[in-house]
Amino acid sequence: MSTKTKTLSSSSGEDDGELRRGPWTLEEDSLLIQYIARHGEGRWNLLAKRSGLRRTGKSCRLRWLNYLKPDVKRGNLSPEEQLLILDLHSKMGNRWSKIAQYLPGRTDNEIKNYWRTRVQKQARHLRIDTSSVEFQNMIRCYWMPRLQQKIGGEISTSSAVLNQNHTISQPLEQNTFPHFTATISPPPQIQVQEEINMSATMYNLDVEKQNTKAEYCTGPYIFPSEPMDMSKTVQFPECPPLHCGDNNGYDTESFNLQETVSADSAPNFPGNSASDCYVAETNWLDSDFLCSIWNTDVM
DNA sequence: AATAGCCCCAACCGCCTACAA
DNA sequence: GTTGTAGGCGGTTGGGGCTAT
Repeated sequence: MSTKTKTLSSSSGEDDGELRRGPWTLEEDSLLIQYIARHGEGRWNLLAKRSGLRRTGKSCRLRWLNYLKPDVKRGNLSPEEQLLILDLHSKMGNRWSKIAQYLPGRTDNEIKNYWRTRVQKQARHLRIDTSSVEFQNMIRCYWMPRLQQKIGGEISTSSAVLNQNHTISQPLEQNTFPHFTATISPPPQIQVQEEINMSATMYNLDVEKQNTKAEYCTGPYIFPSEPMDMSKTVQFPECPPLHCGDNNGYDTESFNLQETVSADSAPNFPGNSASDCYVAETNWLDSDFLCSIWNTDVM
């Protein structure tokens, strides 16, 4: 954010003694860092008064936790982190701070922004509610497997996927993510069966490198009650061979359904039943969708 | 090259809860 | 019970950067 830090005082001016707002300057950052180095975190209102910063304690706290704290990680979320967010959100909901505890170096604000700008955007395009079963199933059935695939480094081309029986069996990457197995039949229907078993170690992301908080990823599996059994069958309508542009950045759209899913068809989105993701007769999918699923990167 | 529109994200606000004094 | 503080969350804003035209 350093590129964005410029002096911007409150509308009432710089020297009138009122609290400052807007982007933090390097000088303010330095002041805050020095103060915390001497006195430690906490007592934010006191800190705000004594440090010489004309900021609210809340603003100081946010600036420290979201940006200045040494273990804050910058940059794009990795596929592993994205997958973890999707999975944790499916269990925890909008408990951003709780989710952030399992992503060392990531802040609740960052995760919330990710969710709102990336995930909710997909829901808007689909015209469905992110809390709906339909959307949750889409996450589980398509988005997460795609991330899984990315993590495994076994991204198939659309032609390879669509023109032959293809079984994808992802070996677990040493310590990380759920086992995923997809069996894909050729058109007219593509069948995906996945079995995701959350291993006891799946959340141990970069523990050695990142773990600066005792609660980060060091304890037992956070949802010990049951392994996640998400066996399901997904059936797609026919998808003809397609020419799909490469789309390899994390930040690209995953499901370009904006123009392919009408409001009328939205209610028929897969997973109307909570127990499966079955869709056979509706036409909510089209070539663009499958193209995006199988041939482009997820985010 | 210029412009408009969109996207992303840091930062903010308001409200809430928890907790200690 | 009241008050003050810290922290969490949802929603929003504003500006820089990117992209399409």
